[in-house]
Amino acid sequence: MKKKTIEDYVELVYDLEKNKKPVRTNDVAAALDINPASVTEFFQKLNKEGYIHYEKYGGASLTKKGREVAIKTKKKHDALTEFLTILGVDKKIADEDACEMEHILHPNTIDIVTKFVEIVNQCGVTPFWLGRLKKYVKTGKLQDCPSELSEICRKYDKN
Amino acid sequence: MKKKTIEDYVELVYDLEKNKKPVRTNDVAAALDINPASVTEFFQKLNKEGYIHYEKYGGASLTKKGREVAIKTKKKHDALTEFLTILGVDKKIADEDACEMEHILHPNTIDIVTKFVEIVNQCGVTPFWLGRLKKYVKTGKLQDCPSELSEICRKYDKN
DNA sequence: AATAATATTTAGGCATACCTAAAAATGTGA
DNA sequence: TCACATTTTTAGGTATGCCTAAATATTATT
Repeated sequence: MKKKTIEDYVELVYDLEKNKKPVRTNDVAAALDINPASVTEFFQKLNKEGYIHYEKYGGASLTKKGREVAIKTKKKHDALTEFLTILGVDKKIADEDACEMEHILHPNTIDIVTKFVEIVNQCGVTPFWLGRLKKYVKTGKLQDCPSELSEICRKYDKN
Repeated sequence: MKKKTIEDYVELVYDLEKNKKPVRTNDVAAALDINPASVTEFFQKLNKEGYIHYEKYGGASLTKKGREVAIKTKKKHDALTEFLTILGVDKKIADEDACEMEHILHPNTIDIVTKFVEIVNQCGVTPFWLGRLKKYVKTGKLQDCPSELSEICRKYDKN
């Protein structure tokens, strides 16, 4: 990951708070793989903007606003990760890509992706086209479309 | 769009070259909605790094390297836009989101998305689950999964 | 409680992509 | 061709997220 956003920090503080409160600059620095001094700076900013409570040498804890942002971001992140995973992206890559996407995608897009995941999960079976996709990705060869597929699609489109 | 990347510039130059060569700073500035002075700076950088030929007051034209990057980026962009459009994202939003995603997604993810689009297009009909997704997005209500769906999925998974 | 080890912050810098205002080059029309 | 308009570049500045080194506060050891 390159430059970290407010959402990145807040999300991480949210996670770390579960272990130990308040959250220390050093722990955040280690998790984000950046210098502790940079975390201090960012904490000052987050504090000023009302995402965390922070005092010199006192560590950080989320405000209500911060917690809301963290939870919202986390939901986006999880939905995106699951979405990519369903498509067959490796867990690790899915997680990294999700971490970038969560900051940039339009809310409408997030909404659709979230609902896509829900629908696939609701059915509880791998959608048939996914088998085809995975085979294509794996072999590089695209098989012919089953002839009866059109009928099935048409039928379920009416649903 | 916030900060523009090398890929953004190169892709745009590629498009503008079709109308008129060489591509002028002013035209790029207008297209990216930034100050012409900023384009000059970036052109200098692109030139130094071998993406464009550029001389003071002479405009820009893509090098081989630049053209390759442009084409590759454009392909990614188009696949992502189509992907989101298939899912039901508005054309304009899909395009904007694609423009961000094209820079950050892992090649594997891009590959899968591209193949997803291909598969859906190959069949030539809207996959049945898409109807369900669109209805869900529109109404906010998730309908029950058709009981015979499991069987269909299982059957086509074997494909 | 004093000292040593560790954690944290401050101070000063760097790179990047942007900006504005002013200077310089280019193009154009009488 | 030459004065004026337009385009482009330069110079100088801003904000952001990062860095290192040094200073300072906290914590742990004895």
